[in-house]
Amino acid sequence: MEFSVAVSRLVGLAQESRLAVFRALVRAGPDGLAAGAIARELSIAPNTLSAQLSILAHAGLVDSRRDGRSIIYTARFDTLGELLAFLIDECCDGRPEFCSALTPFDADPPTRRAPGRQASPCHR
Amino acid sequence: MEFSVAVSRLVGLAQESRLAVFRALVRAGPDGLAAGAIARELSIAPNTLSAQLSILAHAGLVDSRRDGRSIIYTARFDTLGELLAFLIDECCDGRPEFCSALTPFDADPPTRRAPGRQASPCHR
DNA sequence: TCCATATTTCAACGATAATTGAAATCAAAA
DNA sequence: TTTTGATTTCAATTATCGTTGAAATATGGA
Repeated sequence: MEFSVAVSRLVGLAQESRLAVFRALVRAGPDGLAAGAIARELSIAPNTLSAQLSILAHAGLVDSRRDGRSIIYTARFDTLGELLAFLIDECCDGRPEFCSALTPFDADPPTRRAPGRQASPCHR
Repeated sequence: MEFSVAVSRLVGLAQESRLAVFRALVRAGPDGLAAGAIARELSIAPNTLSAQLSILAHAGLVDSRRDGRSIIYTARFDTLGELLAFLIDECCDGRPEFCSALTPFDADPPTRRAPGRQASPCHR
């Protein structure tokens, strides 16, 4: 992924309400959520939310489709995955000995609600 | 990881020069780089860089130590790992069917310089 | 058609962030 | 101790960001 694209995706997530919006969309899954539903759930003014959603959309982090009067937003898992891959690359590249620090996926059990994935170091 | 901590870490990385600084530090490994060396390498004014480094440090993304007249900065792999774990949690939680989209670690070979890790879906 | 609902657009405002030049601090060398 | 080099701090400026109220657009129902 291009450096500047990574920056804009990070910018997309680097704000309290936008990260909350994205998280809500991730939790909602492929059905997504209508803009109004998000606004109510997170207590954000509709026009403010619209601006944030537009930033998320331009960052490629969400998609939208119209359904009747509503506009349904969904999280884009593929681009989040690309961003994660970029960040992992940044760390692992040429430095195998530190990759272990990048896989603490079972190090913080309370916040992990899913039956953990096994540690998967970038190199052995 | 706490939500607000995740936001501040993302803010730390969500800026052109800060992401470049962090990347340079990651590549430099545990030896780190002196502030001046970073400034020269990235053509950033020393005082501007100092402000950015201070933001990265407060975000917990870099450490610093004095060595003679220089101040050596190093990337913190542990906190980056925590941030990645947080983002992965956000996506995988309760939605196993989309986790595969989060592990395109061998999907973009040109940008991966290390002998790829195997795909490791959050759930099977 | 007229009305109500859902969302976006626009302009303006206040807040926050990034950059700059000058001065200050700190450590090493002369 | 004076000087040089490395980095930070400070105050000021500019740019960018987030929010708001009002108006505009689009859709579906009466």
